[in-house]
Amino acid sequence: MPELAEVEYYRKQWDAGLGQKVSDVRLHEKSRNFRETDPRLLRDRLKGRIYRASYAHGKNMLFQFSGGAWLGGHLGMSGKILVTPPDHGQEKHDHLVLVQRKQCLVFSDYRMFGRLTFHEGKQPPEWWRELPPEVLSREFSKAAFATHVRARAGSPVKGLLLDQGRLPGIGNWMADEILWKCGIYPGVRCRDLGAADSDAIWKATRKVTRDALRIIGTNWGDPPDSWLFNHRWKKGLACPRCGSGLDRGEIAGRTTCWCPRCQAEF
DNA sequence: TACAATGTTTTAAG
DNA sequence: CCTTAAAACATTGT
Repeated sequence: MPELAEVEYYRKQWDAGLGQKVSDVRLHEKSRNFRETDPRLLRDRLKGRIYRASYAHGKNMLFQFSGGAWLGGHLGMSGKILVTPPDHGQEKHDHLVLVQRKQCLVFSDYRMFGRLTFHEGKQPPEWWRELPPEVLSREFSKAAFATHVRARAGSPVKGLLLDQGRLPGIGNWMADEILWKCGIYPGVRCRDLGAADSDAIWKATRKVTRDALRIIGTNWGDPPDSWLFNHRWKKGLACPRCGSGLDRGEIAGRTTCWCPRCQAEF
C-alpha cells in the first residue's frame, strides 16, 4: 500500500510513545517480516529501552531507541503502523508489538512483504546511510534526473519512476500521478524523452511529492478530485482534466492508469 | 473460481 | 559491473 507520503504518515503514529520505555516486546518469531534478522535478539535488546526518535526516507523507516538500538522498517504492500491501548493482545498479523505503559506500538502486515531489521551501534545502520538522495533534496536536481533518464534508456518511463535506487519513495500511484500531470504516456521509453520532457517529469515529481506529503503525510487527508488519484482505481472513470475515459494496462510490470488524450503515445 | 492488490527480491538473459 | 523482464513471495477481497 504505502508510498512515501503514507510511510511518513505511518512513521508518525508511534510518536505517541516517544520518550517512554518499552516494557515488553511481542512478536511472531517465524514471521517473514524478520527475514535475516534474529527476532529473539531484537526482542531482548528492545525490551527496557526508551523509544527516542523516528525517521523516514522514501519507503524506509528507522526507529531509534536508547542504548544504541535501531529498528528498521519497510511496509511492503500491506504493512501498517498503529497505536493501540496497552491491553492490546497480539493479533494474527501483528508481527511486532512494543508494549508501553500507556499504549502499544504495533507493526502489522498480513502479506508480509514488509521488513523489520535490527541494528546496534552509535550510528544508524549502514543501509540507512547509503540510501539515495530523496526526491525533494537539493541533490535530486534536474541534471541528476536527466542522468537517471539516460541510465534507464531502454525502460518505459514508468519503470524509471518506480526505481527505488533513483527515486526513493515513488510508488505506483505517485508514478501515474506524475506522468498524468505532465502529459506523458507511461510506456514511453526513456531514450525517447527529450530534455523538455525530462525537466517536466522532474518538476511534476517534486510537486506531486510535496503535495502528497502535505495532504496524506500529515493527516491522511483525501487528495482533491483534481488529481488522477481519486479516479484511477475503478474501471471506466473519466480524466478529471479532459473528461476522456481513462485507460488501464500493465506497464513496467505494474497496473497503470493514464488518460489516452492527455497522455498520447509518442 | 480466478485474478488483482499503493512492493521488493531473485533469477536469467543481454 | 549494469539494465531489463518475469516470476515469486503471502494474504485478502472481489
